[in-house]
Amino acid sequence: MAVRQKESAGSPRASAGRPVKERLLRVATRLFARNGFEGTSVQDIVDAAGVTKGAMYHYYGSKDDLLYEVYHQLLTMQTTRLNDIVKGSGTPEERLRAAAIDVVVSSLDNLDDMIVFFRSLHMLPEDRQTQIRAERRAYHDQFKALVEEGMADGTFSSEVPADVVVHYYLSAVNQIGAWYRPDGPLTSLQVGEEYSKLLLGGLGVWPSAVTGG
Amino acid sequence: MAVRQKESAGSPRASAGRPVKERLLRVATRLFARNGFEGTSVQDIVDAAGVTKGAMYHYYGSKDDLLYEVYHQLLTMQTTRLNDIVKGSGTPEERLRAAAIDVVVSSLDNLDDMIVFFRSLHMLPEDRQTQIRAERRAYHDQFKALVEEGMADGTFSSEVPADVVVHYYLSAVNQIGAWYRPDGPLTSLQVGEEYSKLLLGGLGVWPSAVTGG
DNA sequence: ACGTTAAGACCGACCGGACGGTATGGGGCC
DNA sequence: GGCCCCATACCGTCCGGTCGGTCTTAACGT
Repeated sequence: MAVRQKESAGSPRASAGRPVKERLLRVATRLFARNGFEGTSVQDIVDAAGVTKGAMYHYYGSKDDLLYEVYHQLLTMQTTRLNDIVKGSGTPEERLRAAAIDVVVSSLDNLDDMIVFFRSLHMLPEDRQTQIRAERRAYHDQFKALVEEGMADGTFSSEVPADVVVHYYLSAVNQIGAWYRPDGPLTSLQVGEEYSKLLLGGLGVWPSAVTGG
Repeated sequence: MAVRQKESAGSPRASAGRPVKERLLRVATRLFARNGFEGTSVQDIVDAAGVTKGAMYHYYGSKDDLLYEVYHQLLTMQTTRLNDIVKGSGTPEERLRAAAIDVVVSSLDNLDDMIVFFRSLHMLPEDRQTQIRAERRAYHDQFKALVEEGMADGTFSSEVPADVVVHYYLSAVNQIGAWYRPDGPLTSLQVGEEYSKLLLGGLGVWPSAVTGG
């Protein structure tokens, strides 16, 4: 049996094709990123998705739910990826470099989500903010563990506390949506590599080669 | 009707001693930082300031004006300070370090303004956003010039483009309000010093001493 | 094969209220 | 009496959310 395969003729949208629920989240994310959470009305979202409010409230309990979903998906994805890297093989330096690059790349590949994340988190109800922050903190701690490992075995300088280092680096990554343009000269991987060099440099580690211009 | 009889002593209203206009901006900034621009109503602001809407719309043309004022004051202040440092004496390394520390300290000393800045800029009308971004860009360019100067004379590594370095550092600073707590263990100066070490390290420069933990 | 029922998917008119902003007026000070 | 400074009352709009209803599809009984 075919699972739901209809194509309404009355839909003026070409964006169709995907299931409505997924489409709603996608367009909502884009609109939130462009106009902000409060600058986007539910009507805007459903118009862009080619449906009506009835459809949206059929799939999501509230506008907040939509926002929460953005966070949840992004965090789950990034945490999973970091986990794989941390638990993988290689020296602390190799793993930290991989993690540093990965967080940049995965952030740039989901730029809209990132922009929404760090601009509209405060619009969620308190309890959900707390939950998100807890997940975020877990991410931070994983990263920190990696840094501390390298400090313990002498690979990294302990000049600056690991906590500060991680805050510093993740802050830089979080704000990346404020200046990076996908159509600019740098690929997401290139940015990841540059950023990871800056992080490792800050920890006293430089690639075997060059140091001077 | 029993109209409130005002306090004697010549002062305009009770509550706080400062003039109403300044008080409005101050409480608005705090509320914006706590609850977001969109999460703060004009009524909230005037209640907190102990006046009514009439007073607010007497001094400010709109709610947007209040937000703009926050940005303008912060940017003007920081630009002035950076200017003094850039044009001052000392090696590029000394001046960059001073600038790196100063931007952290002046940001932490105006934490609420910073939080509002990077969370609610997008709520301003397009033309004002453009203007603010231009001022911000000027700040960025000043900082970049300092980095390039050091790269040119070989003090700093040219491994990573100056533009990326500056985006990286200023992003980290901009997000500082997301984790720093004034009542925590670190003073703003200490954070500035740690951050500047990480920046300089990323540029291949370390204090004469240590590198290993 | 056919009718009946149930449930999911979605529509769209509508509501209560909050919000930014304004019009008007009164009181203190020169 | 004229001029700031500010209070009070009020307005139009917009927005998140609701609710009854319709259409389609699947399941079941006969």
